[in-house]
Order: sequence, then C-alpha cells, then structure tokens
Amino acid sequence: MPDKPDMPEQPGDTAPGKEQPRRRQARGERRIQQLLEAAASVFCTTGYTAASTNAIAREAGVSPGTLYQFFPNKEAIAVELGGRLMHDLRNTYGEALAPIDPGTSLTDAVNATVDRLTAFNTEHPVFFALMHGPDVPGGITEAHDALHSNLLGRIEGLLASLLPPGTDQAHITRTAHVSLGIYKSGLELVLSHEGAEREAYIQEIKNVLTRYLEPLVGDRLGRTAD
Amino acid sequence: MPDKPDMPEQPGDTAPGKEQPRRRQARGERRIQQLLEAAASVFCTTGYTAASTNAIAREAGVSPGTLYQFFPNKEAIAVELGGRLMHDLRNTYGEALAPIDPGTSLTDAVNATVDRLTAFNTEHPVFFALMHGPDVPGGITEAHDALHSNLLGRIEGLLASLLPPGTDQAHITRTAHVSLGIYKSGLELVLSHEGAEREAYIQEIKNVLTRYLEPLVGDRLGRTAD
Amino acid sequence: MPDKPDMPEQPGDTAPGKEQPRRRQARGERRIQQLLEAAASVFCTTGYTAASTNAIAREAGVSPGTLYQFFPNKEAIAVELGGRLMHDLRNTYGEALAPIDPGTSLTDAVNATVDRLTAFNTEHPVFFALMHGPDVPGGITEAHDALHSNLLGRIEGLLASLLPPGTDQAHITRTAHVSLGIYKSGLELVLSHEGAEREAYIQEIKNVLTRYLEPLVGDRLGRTAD
Amino acid sequence: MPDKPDMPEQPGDTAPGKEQPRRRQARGERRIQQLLEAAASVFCTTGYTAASTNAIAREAGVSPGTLYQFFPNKEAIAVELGGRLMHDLRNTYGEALAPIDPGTSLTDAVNATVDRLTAFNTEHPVFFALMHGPDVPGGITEAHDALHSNLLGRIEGLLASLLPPGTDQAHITRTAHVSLGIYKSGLELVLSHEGAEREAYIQEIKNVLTRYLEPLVGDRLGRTAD
DNA sequence: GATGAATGAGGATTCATTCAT
DNA sequence: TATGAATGAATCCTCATTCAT
Repeated sequence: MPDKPDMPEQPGDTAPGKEQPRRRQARGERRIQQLLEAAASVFCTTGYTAASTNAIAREAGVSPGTLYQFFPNKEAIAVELGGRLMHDLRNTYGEALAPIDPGTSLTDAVNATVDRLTAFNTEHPVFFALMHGPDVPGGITEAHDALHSNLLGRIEGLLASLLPPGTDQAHITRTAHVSLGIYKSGLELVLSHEGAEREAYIQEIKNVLTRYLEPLVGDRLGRTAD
Repeated sequence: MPDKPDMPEQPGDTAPGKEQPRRRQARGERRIQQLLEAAASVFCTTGYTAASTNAIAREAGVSPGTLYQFFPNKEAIAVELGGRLMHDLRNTYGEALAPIDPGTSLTDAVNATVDRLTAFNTEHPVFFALMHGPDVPGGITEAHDALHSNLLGRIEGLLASLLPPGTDQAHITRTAHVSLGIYKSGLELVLSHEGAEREAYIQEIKNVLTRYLEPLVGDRLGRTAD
Repeated sequence: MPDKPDMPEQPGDTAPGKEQPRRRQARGERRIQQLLEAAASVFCTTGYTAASTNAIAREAGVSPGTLYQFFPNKEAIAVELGGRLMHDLRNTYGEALAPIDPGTSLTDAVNATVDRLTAFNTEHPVFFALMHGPDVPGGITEAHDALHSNLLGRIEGLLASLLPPGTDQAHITRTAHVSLGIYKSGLELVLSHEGAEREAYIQEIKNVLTRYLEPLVGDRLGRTAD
Repeated sequence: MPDKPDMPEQPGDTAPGKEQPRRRQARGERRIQQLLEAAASVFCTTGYTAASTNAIAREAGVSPGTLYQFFPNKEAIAVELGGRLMHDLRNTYGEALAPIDPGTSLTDAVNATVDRLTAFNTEHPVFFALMHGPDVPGGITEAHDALHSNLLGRIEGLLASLLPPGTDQAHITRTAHVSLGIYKSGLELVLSHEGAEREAYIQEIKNVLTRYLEPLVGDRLGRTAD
C-alpha cells in the first residue's frame, strides 16, 4: 500500500536472478521501517493531530520528499503503522484475542487477554495513541477506524466463543464495543501510572471486565479456583 | 455590524444610578457568551487540537481581535467553557454528582447518576470534547485537567458516601478514576448512536458500573426490587 | 497641541466665573500628564518602536479611547513628550544650553553643560529614548526630529557664543551636529554604567568635547586654572 | 518562478564525483545570499525593529516559508548578516582595524582607519543599521551585540598598539567604547550627507578622534608632517 | 530513489485606531 | 469625557505537500 506504483517498474526487473530489484525493495522496506518507527515516536510524543510529516521525516533522518515517496500523506502512515501493529499483535501475542477454549473460566480468559494486551501496549505505546485517534469526534480518521474495527472484530469473535451460543449478534457487537471501551479507558490509567499502582489498575480492568461479562456467559464457570 | 443585538437590552437600563458602568460589561458578557458558544461548536466539529481561534471568531461572527479582547488564547477559552459547564452541571443537574443518600440502593444511585450525566452530556456535547482533551499526551492541558480533576473530586465524594466507611483513600481514588473512565468511554458510544441503540448503551454503562461497584459497597442493598 | 479642537468650544465657555470649563481643562491636563508619564515609562522599557498605544493607556490606567481623545496617534505623544521635556530642560536646568558668558573658559563651559545635561538625562531617561528615536534610518520621525533640531539649535547658539565671531554658519552647524553626536553616544555609555565607571564616562565626554572644540575657540582661554 | 537562475551553474558541474550533494547546497547558498541582500535592503529602509520577515521574503522574491527554511527567525538573519559583514570587513578591508605599526603617527593611523571604515560602511549601509541595533533598550539583541563586541575587541587591539605599554586595561576598554561611539555617531552624519558635506564630516570624525587620543598616546608622533 | 528547496495558505496573536454608548 | 468593545490588517511562524535536480 505504501508503494505508490506511479513509476512503472522497468521491464525485466522481475526476472529471476537479478538482485537489483530485490535489493531496491529491501532498501525501500528498510526506509518504510525507519519511517514507521519515527512516526511511532513522534505520534507518542506529540500526538497524532500535532504530529507533522516534517517532524517524522526528521526523526527518521530522511528528507520530507523521501517520506512522500512511500506514503501519500500522514493518514497513510498511521494506517500502515496500525496495520503492522495489528499484525504484530496477531503474530507475537498469538492468541491474545483468539477465541477462548470452552473449558476456560471467564476469569482466566479475561485475565489472560488483559495481560497479553497490556504487555503488548506497554511495549508499543503508539498503539494507544492510534487507538485513541485524533480528538476530532466524528473524525475522518481512516487509520484509527481501521485499527478500531479490526480490534472490534477480534473481540467480537472472542466474545462469540464466550457467550452462550445463539446470543444476538447485535448484543455481541454492543458488548464488544463496551468491552473495548473499558479496556481503552483502563489502559490510559495503566499507562499513566507505574509500579504497584499500575498493577493495581491492571487488576481493576480485569475486575471490571469480569464482573461485566459474568452475568452474560451463562453456565461457564464464572471463576476458577484461585 | 458586529453588534448583533439579538439579546435586547432590558428597558429601563438607562435609568440613572450605578448601572452606568455595567452596560459595557453587558455587551462584553454577550460577546463572551457568543464566543463560548462558537468555541463549543468548533470544538465539537473539529476537535480541540484542530480548532483554530480564527475559526472560533468567524463562527462567532466577530474579528480575531475581538476574541483576544476576552481571552488570551485558546486554552483560556476551553478553561472558561469548562468552568461554565461544570457550573451548569452543578446548578442545573443539581445532585447529579452529589453524595448518595445512605438509604439508596447502589442500582438506584448509579442509574440516577448516569441518567443525569448522560442528559447533561447530550445537551452539551462539548463537555465530551473537553473531557477527552487534546490528542497530545504530555500536553499543557489546563482546561482538560481542570475539568477532569473537578469531576474526579466529585466522583470521589460520591464514592466516599457509597463505599463502607474506612475505605482506603487510595482505593477510593482509584475507583473514581476507573469509574470516570468507564463513563467516558461509555459516553462515547452513547453519543455515537441514536434511538434504541443509544438507550441500550446507556443501560450498558449502568450495568458495568453497578457490577463493578457492587462488591465494593458492602452491606448496602446491592439492588432495589425492580 | 494635544487638544484636538474638532469639537467646538461651547460659546460662553471662556466667560469668567464659570469653573466648569476650567475644571475640565484641569482634568484634561491631569490626564495628559498621566498619559505622558505612562508613555515615558513605556518608551523607556520597550523602546519607541515597540511601544504600543494600548500599553501606554494601560500603564496610565485609562482606556485606549481616552488616549485618543488627547492624542491623534503615537507620534503625537512622543512629540508632546519631547516638547515638554525641552521645556523642562529650559526651565529647570536654566542655562544648561544657554549661550556662554564670554569670560568663561572652554573647559568650564563644556563641563557645566555636560554636567547639567547629564543630570537632566539621568533624571529623565525618556529623553534618551526620544533622542535616539526609532531605529529607522531615514525615519518619518516627527517627534525625534523636533527634539533633535531643537537641541541642535540651542547648541548652535551656544557654539556661536563660543567660537570666534564671524565663523562660517555652515561650520557652526556642522560642529553642533558633531558635538551633539558625541554627547549622545557618550550618554549611551554613561547610562549603561553606574558608580565610578559612570563618572569616568562623564569625564570622557568632557574630554572629547573640550579637545574637539579647543582648536576652534580661538583666543578664549582654553582652560581655567583648576 | 522563484528559481531565478541569475547565477549560472558552472558547466561541468554534473561531472561524476563528489559534487553531487553540493548542488542543492549551491541553490540554497544562492537563496541565503538573496535573502541576506533582501534583509540588508529592508533593514536599511525600515530599520531592524520594524523590518518584518514577510517583507524580507517578499523583497527576496520568495515565500515566507522559504525564508524559514534557512533562518529560524529575524534575529538569525541579522546575526548571519552581521557575521558575513565582519568577515568582509576583515578580508576586503584588510588591516582596517589591525594593530598599528609603531612608526605610524597617530594622525595617519586615525586617518587610515576612518577612511577604510567609512569606505566600508558607505558600501554596506546595513552595517550601520546593525551597529545601531534595535530601538528596544534591554533587547535580546544577539546580532547587534555580536557585531558590537567584535568591533570593540578589534578597536581595543588597535588601541593597545597605540597607547603606551602598560596602560590600564580598563582604560583601554573605556577608550575603545568612547572611540567606537564617536565613530558611530559620526558615521550617522556622514551617511546622511553627500558630496563635500560628507567629506567635511569625515574630516570631523578624524579631528575628534585624533584630538581625543592625542594626549593618550604618549611620545608617539602626534602628527606627521602634512 | 533521495534530496532539500519551495510553496502558500493558514495558525496564533498584536496593534493602531474607531465607535457606540 | 470616558469607556471598552470592535476592527482587520499585519505580525511571526508552521506545515502538508510538490518539484527540480
């Protein structure tokens, strides 16, 4: 997506055996990586709205022109960054948001999910910035929306495996929205505290979610012996 | 031309006496009102960060200079707006966040509080924008902070009257933070839906809060007969 | 001069026995005094160019409108201020720049003049600000020019009494320009130092002027016994 | 359109080698030159304080943004301009302010120095504007200060070679301040006159300085045969 | 690909001045 | 007179984006 193909590939470029094109793509990929890391850093420190493409380019150590060779605009950077983060979340934290094994208690499910998500978010603070998006209410926030709906979809899947079969889809969706909201607002508190207080807030997120979902999960064990 | 006399002077104003110097202030006060309304509108549509003082002035139908006769900068507008909003909240919605009568069940307390807050927020959408504050993480968000801590304080008071006496203050504070977070994230969902769906989300906020607080309130009736 | 007569005096105003008009003028004079003092203060702290009429009004404790009731613009304030300062210089420091008695030695004449001027300038720091005027080279600086030519004229008179009769007028003018320049640049040094160093600079001004003028004064005693 | 190629690229520039990255800088350097010339012109006509960056950009035929690509603010422009001017003064007018050969008479030394400085200042009128600095008394006048102290240092060196060995350093410094003051105020007169009158003022500066310094230089020949 | 110069509209803010009251 | 609200052009400066090299 970031690769604007407005400059047609030279014919023969794709021929096997020629490293030229591959090396180029490799260089491009490195640049993209650089830029995304820089963007992450800038988004974290200045917020998305206030982040300037020039600042991102500077942080990445490249010229503004170079940035625009890979991304058509600021939005696109956020979109790509969000996409890669989601990919990471899937790969690295594997089942963080995967459907829950039927035998698992709600408490365990919530605890594991929250722990994994929190770990991920602590390691990738941009995620939070992107999740909250710009402060514009009805925003034109492609990046944020993509991330949000992706997360939402995964949470819906997770809930579908948790709630009794036959639960109304609208209800699942609503519950997913609420759960994600709880997590996001909790995360804000977690990230703004440290040490024991942070741990306490993590526990609070778990409490809120468990208690919220408990009446909904039916006959599943509400709580494993702990 | 800039003097829109939409709010007609009270007759008899020119009567001799000490009102003389007030008249100017009356016009000024009207302008401030106009400007705050314009700011509210702009904050709602473009978000706080992206809102420009010029846009606010334009929306208010005055020149940039006029705006700066009353407010030294954007922050100050937000601060004043927040202040007035809090004042309204206290006055109009009376006990919206007042301590809870001991006889009230948790459910009733939560329901009433959420209903009142939601009504207020629906009527004053800016409140939401200000509550969420700007994008920027470490921002110099005087306005948002003031609003936030004000709300927080009131919620702490409310919780103090709800939780069993002797509850750890740190715990109260944490609970207040979490509760406010829940409300804020819930409000976002409420404001982005309409009709039955909106009502359903309001109910969800109530559910989440009640279930979250239930184990904390001790011997108070968890639930009134309903 | 500051009294814009665009509003014709009421007939009969000047009739004797009526305090009304006199009191008004008295009040006006007080206002003007206030404003000029405020202007002096602001000119000293921010410089003429950067001084704003609003700041002057604020410093004077009146509204901008009031200021413009007495002065048509910033220039006029400076002009009036300069005029009054020159008047003070004439009155208070009497013969500071008066022609020199034929019997006086050059040294005495220079010393006395520099001492008096310096005392005056130390007491009225605005004078310096006005003398230097805005940094615009070919400036439209009515105020500064008025002050400057006034001073110049007096210095020319002084020199005429000092130089041998029949000295070329052009030469006198040139010498006056140079002498005033020397004094101004010396004053800058004087005002930017204190205590002994300041005194040393005052002495330097005297030295420079005495030595510069010595060859020009002809048979007058170059130096009195001291 | 903004790219005025008034200074043609040297042919052969595109030859393979290490000049590649320089080309951009060449264009930039040209722009900087343009901007500094424009700034010089604007400083001369409107004075430093009243000069606006937009006016400078306009005069240079570029957009405001371009100016800010090379200079962070007005001060920086003045600083750079002053720096280049001092550099020119050193290079082009060689020993204008270099220590004086012991055999030279005071008159010759003063005459030569004033002649060179005056020639330089006539050719670079901005120098005067920068030397006088802004209006504002306690200003943040980095540019002016740099220039001033640079000049002062050179004059001190010059005087050290002129005054008898063992002269008090404080005295040298004071004498340098005074001499520079004399020159500056004289220059103002020189620049505001033309032809014979200008020449006459130049002579006056020489007279003032010679007579001022004469008693200080000890046994050095006060005056060469002329 | 990469650079960095260039743009120009738009941001916040100020200021001399005018005007209704 | 006095007030203070109002103006609007002008200030400095930023930023997303484009373009020649």
